[in-house]
Order: sequence, then C-alpha cells, then structure tokens
Amino acid sequence: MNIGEAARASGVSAKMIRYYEQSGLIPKAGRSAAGYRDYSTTDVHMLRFVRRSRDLGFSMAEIEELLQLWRDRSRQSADVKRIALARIADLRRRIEEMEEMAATLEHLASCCSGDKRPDCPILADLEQGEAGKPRRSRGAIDSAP
Amino acid sequence: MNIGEAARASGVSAKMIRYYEQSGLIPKAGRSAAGYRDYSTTDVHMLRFVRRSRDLGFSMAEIEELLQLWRDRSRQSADVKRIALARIADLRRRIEEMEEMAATLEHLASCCSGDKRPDCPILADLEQGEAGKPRRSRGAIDSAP
DNA sequence: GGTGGGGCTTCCAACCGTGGGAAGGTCAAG
DNA sequence: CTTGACCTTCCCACGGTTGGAAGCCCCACC
Repeated sequence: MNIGEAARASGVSAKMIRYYEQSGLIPKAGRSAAGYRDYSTTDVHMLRFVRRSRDLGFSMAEIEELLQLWRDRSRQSADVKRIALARIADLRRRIEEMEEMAATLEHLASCCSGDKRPDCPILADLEQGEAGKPRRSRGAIDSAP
Repeated sequence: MNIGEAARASGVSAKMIRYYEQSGLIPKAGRSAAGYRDYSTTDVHMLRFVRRSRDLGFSMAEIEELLQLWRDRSRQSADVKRIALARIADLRRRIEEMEEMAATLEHLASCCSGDKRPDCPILADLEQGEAGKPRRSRGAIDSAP
C-alpha cells in the first residue's frame, strides 16, 4: 500500500506519516523496489492509533509510550492507565485555570455597562496604584503592521 | 521599575517581555533617561494577564484583543463588552471540549482494570479496530539517511 | 574611582506539529 | 510513448518560548 493510500485509510496525512517515521515515533516502513514506502493493514492500524491518540491530546512522547505498550504483548494495563490518568489530571488542571480566566473576563465584562461610558471600575482599580506617574509617553501605540 | 523587577513581579521573563513588546502585543514601555524600560504596577498587571492567557492557550492575536480591554481606555464600553463576551464564549467552548476529552479518558480509565491483564480498554479504543497480527518484519530496511 | 551585575541591542538556534512547495523519479492508464 | 498522478527528498514557514552569544552602557555599592 502506498503512503497516499495509507494516509487516506488512517486519516494521517502523508506528510505526517513521513514526519512520524523520521522522528522515530513509528518504525521505518518497508520500501518497494522503486523506493516507495509500503504499508500493511497493521501499519494503518498503528497510524489510526496515533491519530486517535493525538486527537485525545496525548503528546508525542506519550504516544510513543502508548505505542510501545500497544505493540508489547506483555503490556500491563496499569501502565496505560497511569498515562491516561496523568493526561486527565493535566486536562483538569487546565480546565480549572480556564475557568478562572473566564471568571476574570466575566467580571471585566460586567464592569462595562455596555453604554458609552468609558469608566470601567477595573481599569480605575488598576490605575489607582500608580496613577500619578506620567512618565509613559506611550501615546502612540505604535502597532507594527 | 525596570524590566527585571517587572519580570519577577509578573512572572513573565524579561526576554518574553521584550519579545511581546517587539511583536506589538504589549505597548512599548517608557524609557528612563538611560534607555531602560520602565514599568508601572499597571504594566505588571497587564503582564500577569498576558501570562495567564498564554498559559491557557490563547493565541497572540487573541491576547492582543483581550489586552485592548486594559490598554485602550477611550474604547466604547459596548465594544469592550462585545470582545469580552466573545472571548468568554470561546473560552467556555474550549473548556467544554477539554471536558469531553477528559470524560472520554476517564471512562476508558475506569474500564481499565489497571492490573497485569493485557486487554486494556484504553488501548482497544485507541486502536479502533482489531489487531494482534504480527507486524511484517521491518528491520533496518532504510538505513542511514 | 573601580567593579560587578544587570540592563540594552541584535542575531541565531532550537523545540513540536503541521503544512506548503520545489526538484526529480516512478507508476499506470491512454 | 506520453501524460498526469503519485512518490521521493529537502528546505521553509508558522506560532510561542527560550537559550545563548556578542558588545556596549549604566547603576549601585564599596
């Protein structure tokens, strides 16, 4: 099977397949007489495994670990579970931080009454710490285009 | 406050502060007589917000938009609110996606016995198909690059 | 006055993951 | 045989962050 066929069958782009192979995530594929990579259905399986793992947010290092467990007959599901649980903990942590961020933004939004009054209490609060230092001549925001 | 103090106070490295300034994400800091960047507590607040946003996976463009809330006081409250609400909605959507991911992983982990038995449901799901066939011998076919 | 540490600048590099594109060879159908 | 689709390798770009090096300037301290 060509790399293109394997790509279509697995959902991993040919570019990514070559990248995964080159970076050692997946084993080097066999070659045809003309030098074309040749893939078996088992290879497609493995590629699907990789894609699904990536969709679930596993890092390359974690996927490498998972792939080894997948290929290893004497794999222990405890190892797999450990990786999955670590991944879950990471997700939970990030979700919590994003909740905090959203709360901050909501507080900010609630400050802005929505009319044209520009006096936002948060801005006032931020400014009051060091209100009297006019040193900043940042008038022109100078945004580079 | 010079850049080192601002870095320590905000949790953003001095290098990142310069990078943010150079890329236009944050306004150019005022300079002392000797050319040192000078930061106020308001600037430190802004840097902290950038750091949090960055940790939460916001893109630079999004953070730039978020920073408008702080930076541009002459903005109409309606505009501010619109941007904030859009970002909040986006944040909530991401949180939901991540929660789905975590739920999937948790389900798989809960089905995983975590012992030595080789039939791990996590791997089965990642595989999304059947497997078990031995790979074709893929030795060092493609040798030195 | 000297000195150390930190600031200033610019450049160059790397990391992950993905994609685009060029230059050249190969396969399969017409 | 020609043609178009495919393959190969190689380089480059992104976003975001960090590291380092080089060379100069400045501030605080003794």
